[in-house]
Amino acid sequence: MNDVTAEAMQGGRPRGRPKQRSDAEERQRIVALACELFLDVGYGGTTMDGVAARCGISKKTLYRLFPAKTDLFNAMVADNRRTMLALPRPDDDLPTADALAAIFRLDVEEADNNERLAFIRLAMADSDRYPEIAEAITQEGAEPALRLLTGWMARQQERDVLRPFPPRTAARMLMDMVFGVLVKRFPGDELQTREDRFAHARHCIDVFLNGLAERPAAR
Amino acid sequence: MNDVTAEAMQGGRPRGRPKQRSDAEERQRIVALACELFLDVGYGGTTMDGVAARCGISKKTLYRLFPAKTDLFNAMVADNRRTMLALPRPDDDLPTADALAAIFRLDVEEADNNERLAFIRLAMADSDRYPEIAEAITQEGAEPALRLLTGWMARQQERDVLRPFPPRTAARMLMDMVFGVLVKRFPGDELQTREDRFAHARHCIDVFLNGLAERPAAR
DNA sequence: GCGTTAAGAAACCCAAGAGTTTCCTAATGG
DNA sequence: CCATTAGGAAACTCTTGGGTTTCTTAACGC
Repeated sequence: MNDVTAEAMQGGRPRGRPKQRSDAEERQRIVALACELFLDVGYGGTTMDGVAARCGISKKTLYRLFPAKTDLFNAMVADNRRTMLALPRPDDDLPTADALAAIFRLDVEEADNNERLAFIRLAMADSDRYPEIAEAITQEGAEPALRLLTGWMARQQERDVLRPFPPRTAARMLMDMVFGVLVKRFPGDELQTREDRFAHARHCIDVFLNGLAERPAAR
Repeated sequence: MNDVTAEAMQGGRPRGRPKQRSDAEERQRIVALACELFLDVGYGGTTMDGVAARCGISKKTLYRLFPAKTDLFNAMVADNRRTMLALPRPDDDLPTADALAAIFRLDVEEADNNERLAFIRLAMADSDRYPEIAEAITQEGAEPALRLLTGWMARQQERDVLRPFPPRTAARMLMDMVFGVLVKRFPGDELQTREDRFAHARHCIDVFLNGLAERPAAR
């Protein structure tokens, strides 16, 4: 509808029945809905029939805008370049524990957070099975996050806040610990509520920082 | 062939062509080969055609011994009740870091270890997708392992080797950290060699113990 | 040889899911 | 009214994989 105006400006509307929404708009809408599906049931569990039904459109229209399922997925990844970790403010002089909590975004809203976690879960679960996807999702999500955290580690060591330790190793450790519990949901797992998981995450940060703390005569 | 003798003892061999191997034997052989496949390509990636081909038998025979794919899988899980973690000797007075290295079995042979890790990887990757499997594998593998480690944590705290800390939380932390890197293989991951991964695991144990160490006036 | 059982090869059935096509019904400009 | 484009509904193709069946051949006891 809105593109009618745009079209009109550049030499009259084309013949025939106008599109209900512009392609760009419709793509956005589809990606958003498909995203929910992907995050909910994974790549393999998401069917194009399901996406079409969810969007209230026919497969024909869907395939016109996204010729293949992978295109849809890639569009979602590109769209969803929200970071797993938050960039720390360069001038941050928070206590280290709070700084890490901020980096891991232990403060975001429930809805936002669920989406982010579902994304991470998807990355962990499906990257083995669909190698086509693995690269995109790993390179867009995990690797930048790891680099971000590695940089932070190195900086804290330079400031003598943390004892010397291979920073990338440390970053990986912490990510495995925190995301391990933020993401997994085993059948009979405790740590069901958001509060449980965040408490666990803070425990992880606590032990981690304590284990890496600069001390006069440690161990 | 070997069961000919057994059969003969209990009232003569049955009519017709004898089986090439006894059912029990053949089942064992199939489970062993199927295991490699499951561990290699996952539950979803393993096809019954593939199993039959690998075993050099026909699907008919395969289905006579295992009426469904899940039966085959369950047989493998039951057969494979090898523990993810090693039971610590109750009188262990190793240094704590070595004790943990032993519990995580950072000393086992390469072949054994690959199998164990493949099993853990399978558990982590497929338990979301195939709920039928999730329970078996989680209940047989992850939960006992977590309990084992939790018990060890509690004991070290009683002995004042570790500072007071929710033991199950601590156990989970450490498992996520260690298995996270032992198990994952991302496309562009470093930590490719066994040595790299074990070095990382020891680093994890180091930081973890340091973070939980009993200290006169910690923090 | 004959009845009987084992077992392979290969065709087959069935369901699911990606992707395509056909047919029909809007909506619009001319 | 008519050409033209959008788009839904649904049938269709094709592939994959779990599971079944048919046909044939091999191996035994009698």
